[in-house]
Amino acid sequence: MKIAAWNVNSIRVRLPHVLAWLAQHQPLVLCLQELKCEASAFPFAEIEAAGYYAAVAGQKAYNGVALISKEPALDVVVGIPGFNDEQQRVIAGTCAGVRVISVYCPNGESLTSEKYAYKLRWYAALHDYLKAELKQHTELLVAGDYNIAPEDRDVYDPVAWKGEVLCSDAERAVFSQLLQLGLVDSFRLFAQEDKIYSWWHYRVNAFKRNMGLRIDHLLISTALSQRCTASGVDRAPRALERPSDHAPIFAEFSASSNPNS
DNA sequence: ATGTCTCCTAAGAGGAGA
Repeated sequence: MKIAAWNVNSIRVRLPHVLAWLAQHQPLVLCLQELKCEASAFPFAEIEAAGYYAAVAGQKAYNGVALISKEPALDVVVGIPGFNDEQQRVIAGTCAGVRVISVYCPNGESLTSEKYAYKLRWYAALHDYLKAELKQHTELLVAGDYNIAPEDRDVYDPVAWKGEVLCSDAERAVFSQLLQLGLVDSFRLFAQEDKIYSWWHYRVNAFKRNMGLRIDHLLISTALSQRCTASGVDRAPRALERPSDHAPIFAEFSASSNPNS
């Protein structure tokens, strides 16, 4: 069973890519970010025709997250409970006994921006939310665009990016605090090639030159990590015509020992 | 290297966000 995440930078523009990817990879769940549309404009019919259900938290023009799943997501929760935010960045649901949360973390813009202060506040709220979720759900998966490159090896040019937004010490610290809750970066559970990234700028031929950052992550609880068998980034959709600037990331899991969980 | 893409408003380009 495969679970994946993808910042599609507009679901309406990227729908053909998403449908092709679902058909090829048949994930149990695909966590989407940056829908850039209201739920009323979400392509439910096309997703359902592909054999999938959709739980959507949308808004006009910006942000927006969804859970695309082979079985209906149960106990769907939108947003971070207790954290008032007009921006639709979080949706949670349960599939096959796994609590799955799709997250689109704030970008931050620059270290001096008000958006950066919001990013750190938002991360503090996410931290407390995930702490509570881990107490309730043995098997938890939190996947999406974190807008943080956790280590220098996740950056094509760590010298140029040192201290910049997405790579700053404060951002890396809050990401590390998520791991300290008992979450594991599924990408690092297995040997990976060097210079694997998940996002490349649209400009300057960044993808062809592999000038990228690994800012999309699929974090899993330690219990879930026990049955994680593979993980990675699928670069193929980034090479298509009219691509998202992000590539899908994924992890694979062996069958649950407790099918009723 | 102010480089690209997507959205919006509002009626043609320009701004926001990434």
